[in-house]
Amino acid sequence: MSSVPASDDKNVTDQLALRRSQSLTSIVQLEIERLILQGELAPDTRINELSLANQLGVSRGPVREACRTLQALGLIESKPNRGFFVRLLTTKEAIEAYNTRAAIIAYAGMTLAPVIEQPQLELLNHLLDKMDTVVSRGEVGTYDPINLEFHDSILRMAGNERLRQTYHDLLREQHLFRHRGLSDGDNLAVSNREHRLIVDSLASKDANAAFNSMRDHVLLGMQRMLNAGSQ
Amino acid sequence: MSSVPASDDKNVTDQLALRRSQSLTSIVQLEIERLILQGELAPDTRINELSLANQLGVSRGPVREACRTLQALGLIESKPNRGFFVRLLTTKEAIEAYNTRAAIIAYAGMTLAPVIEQPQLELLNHLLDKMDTVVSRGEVGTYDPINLEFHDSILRMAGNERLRQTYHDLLREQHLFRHRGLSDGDNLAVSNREHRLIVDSLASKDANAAFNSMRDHVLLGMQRMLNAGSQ
DNA sequence: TCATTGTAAATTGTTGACAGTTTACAATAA
DNA sequence: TTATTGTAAACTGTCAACAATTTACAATGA
Repeated sequence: MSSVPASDDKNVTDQLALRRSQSLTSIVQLEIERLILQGELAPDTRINELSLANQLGVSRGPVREACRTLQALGLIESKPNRGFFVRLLTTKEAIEAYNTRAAIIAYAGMTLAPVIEQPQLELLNHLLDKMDTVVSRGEVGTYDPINLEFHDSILRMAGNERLRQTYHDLLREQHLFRHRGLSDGDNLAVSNREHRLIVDSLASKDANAAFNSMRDHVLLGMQRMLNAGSQ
Repeated sequence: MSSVPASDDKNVTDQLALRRSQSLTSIVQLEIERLILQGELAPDTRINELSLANQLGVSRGPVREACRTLQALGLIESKPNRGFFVRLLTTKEAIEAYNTRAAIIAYAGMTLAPVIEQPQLELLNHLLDKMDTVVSRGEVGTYDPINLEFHDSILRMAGNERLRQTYHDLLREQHLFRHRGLSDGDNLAVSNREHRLIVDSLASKDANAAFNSMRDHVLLGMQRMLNAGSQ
């Protein structure tokens, strides 16, 4: 026991716990992931191990280990003797990811519908209202986080963490498609109308309707993305 | 151009291509994966980096990189400062994996049913017959590979490689549950009756029936596994 | 006997160095 | 000009060594 006050003691404990869980590799991994998802490392660019290591103040070991993890997650790919490259999703791969994501969340909706409870429906309705508000105010940037929370809430309520993880793995991967981040324009209002259909089907406790509304929402989102990309 | 015969030339080219695609890391990864899936490295055991490296005649670098990949694949987990451990699936996690797998392949069946063609149905029927044969002869060990090919064929026919990959990721992960590998006894005949129901639903081109038969098959397999484990 | 402390061995985390391959580019020839 | 060859620089693949942490275990005391 040290002589410092209890509050500081807890601080030290927390810092140690943090230190233990955060190896250099995991920090580097999160940083590369951030660079990729925020577009600072564009698809198809090579990841220079040495310069990245210097930039982060570490050696190449942790960088390479982090890259292996990100490779398995599908964010980067390894070309032997040539290095790691940020992955670029083809249109075919993007379509496949969308369909797989549709399979996942439609199943979640199907299992959730028969057992959903009133407070859960209220939470979803609350998120719907928030999205309507930001759409009507034209606050485009704030829609996405609420949208994300809406879908994640449904996955949480479905109660299958593995299903939820798979969904997020696919969502992360989809950032690697060219046409991501294009302005959605008026589509946000359309998207939220689909959200209402989803909540309606869940409220009616109709498994098939929930399955269809969730699947259709993802696939219609795919159509919007493909249309935006072809313009 | 070298002066060696063409046949040798091709050999050299192949070897170079092989050499290029097989970094030490990928070889080590496959070897650890084999050790785990064949039960030579049991769940919850620590992976000693140095001894494994010596055993394979490489240094710790490639071993650690391979472990990061396998960690991302969910086969091993990393405890900071304590090393890599073969993952052990809890019953809850196994159930979640089964349900996620059901979601995946049910969706594949649903999309395949309306568009399946006669030669594809014939291939599936051929596999059914082969499984019936080995079951009637009591050749337990040969059932599994055909069973695997049956499901994989359906996923291939569905035409979504990402869906197929996710399915196999989940299947691989399920080897980490305690009660795997218990003798299935008479259940193989039951399993193959379910296979016939699947092919029937596909042949009728009924998307909903295909979805249900595929989902039920995976979930009934889960029940069999849970029952076997509780005995 | 049992719990506690201290020390050595084992093991992981990280680094820097070297070998082999790829890439960039200047020199040469058609 | 364009294609080809040769050379140097840059970079990846791999290894061995050192630092930091954990583990094993003997020594000590209640």
